[in-house]
Amino acid sequence: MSTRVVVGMSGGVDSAVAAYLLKQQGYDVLGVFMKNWDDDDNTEQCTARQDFLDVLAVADVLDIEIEAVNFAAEYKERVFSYFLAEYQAGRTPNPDVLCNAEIKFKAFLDDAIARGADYIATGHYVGKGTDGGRATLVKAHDANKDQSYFLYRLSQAQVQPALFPLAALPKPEVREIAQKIGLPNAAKKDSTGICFIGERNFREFLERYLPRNPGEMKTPEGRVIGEHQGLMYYTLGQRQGLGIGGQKDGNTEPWFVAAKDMASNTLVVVQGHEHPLLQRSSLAASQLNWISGVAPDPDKPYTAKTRYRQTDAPCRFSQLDGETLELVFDSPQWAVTPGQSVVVYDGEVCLGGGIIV
RNA sequence: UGGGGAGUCGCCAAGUGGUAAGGCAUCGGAUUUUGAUUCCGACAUUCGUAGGUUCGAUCCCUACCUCCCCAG
Repeated sequence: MSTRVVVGMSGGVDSAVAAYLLKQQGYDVLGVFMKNWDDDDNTEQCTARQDFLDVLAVADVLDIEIEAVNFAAEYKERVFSYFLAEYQAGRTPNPDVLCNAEIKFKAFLDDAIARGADYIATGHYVGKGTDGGRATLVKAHDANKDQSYFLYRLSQAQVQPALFPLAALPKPEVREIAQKIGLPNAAKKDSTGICFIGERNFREFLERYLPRNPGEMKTPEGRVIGEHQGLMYYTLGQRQGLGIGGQKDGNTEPWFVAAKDMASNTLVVVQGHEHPLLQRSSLAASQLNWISGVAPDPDKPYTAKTRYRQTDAPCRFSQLDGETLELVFDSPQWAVTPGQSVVVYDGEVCLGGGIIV
């Protein structure tokens, strides 16, 4: 009886190659396609059908079985409702972080175990290690693609049964493998946008769920400089969509969102990418999660990211307990945004993190 | 109503007789499993309107329209 692995297959190259590698390693591989978003069925926005066809085509080449599951109800209840509530409150949530913790490594994991899986696997660019009997999450070998940021909310129970076959592979090599073994999706474009919802005009999408609520755009000095359509449609550091043209003072720099005043429904905008109000050298976060199950040593230096694809910034804890943390960065960080996640690293190891308040 | 000044892309703004800079905004693309940022590209056959001078005008002249300032 060989070891059974259930692989989450998206229709993309990454999960396809992950499944291939596992099969090569002798595992009994079952591919499962997840469909977690039904709102756009029958519209041109819906790529799920094509993705499923791609999964079937890949499975044909790899000679593996495929099952399809639908966690749309769970997604709405555990991820999307939070997503909307956060935006409504003026914050900028990261739904994919929650999606991993609640869907891919919970609903999907439970389902896989019910199917007799010993492990689950995904096409994430991230690695696994061990530390004194505990599973650790480490950065992918391909630093450019490392996705540990999105997985910082996982627990031991979620990391332990997970396999990440792409940990040591650079993305170009993954495509080469796909090409070499004749996978039909070898050249398929990387997907972006919210996981399962896809790429779309974000403002229009939000408007379907959160009605407009216009108000004033002001400079920090209080000068009204424009009108916004609703604070939830903007995020800190945002430049596009403000519609602020040239000013008579001769300053030609672009404008950025620096703050939101929910009480007065005012969007505070500043001019110039280097404006001091866009820089912060400290932050606080709550809803903490530590992958090892134990909080890190608050006296040691670490690095942290306040958003995906940012280079790790050296920092120190100024405060840390079970509920909240406070970090001080060696140098100021740009557009630190409430609702986004701060993820803490000890070298290559992703320790966990929390949600910026 | 007199006197003065100004009208160049959605917004700022160069050009001032030789055939329309630049920035912001906007749009498109690249990057990206959040949202941003960033990068690349596109973007006035036309210079308030109508005449005139000139080989040729956004730039000179005239009239008109509009706006601003100072006088009332």
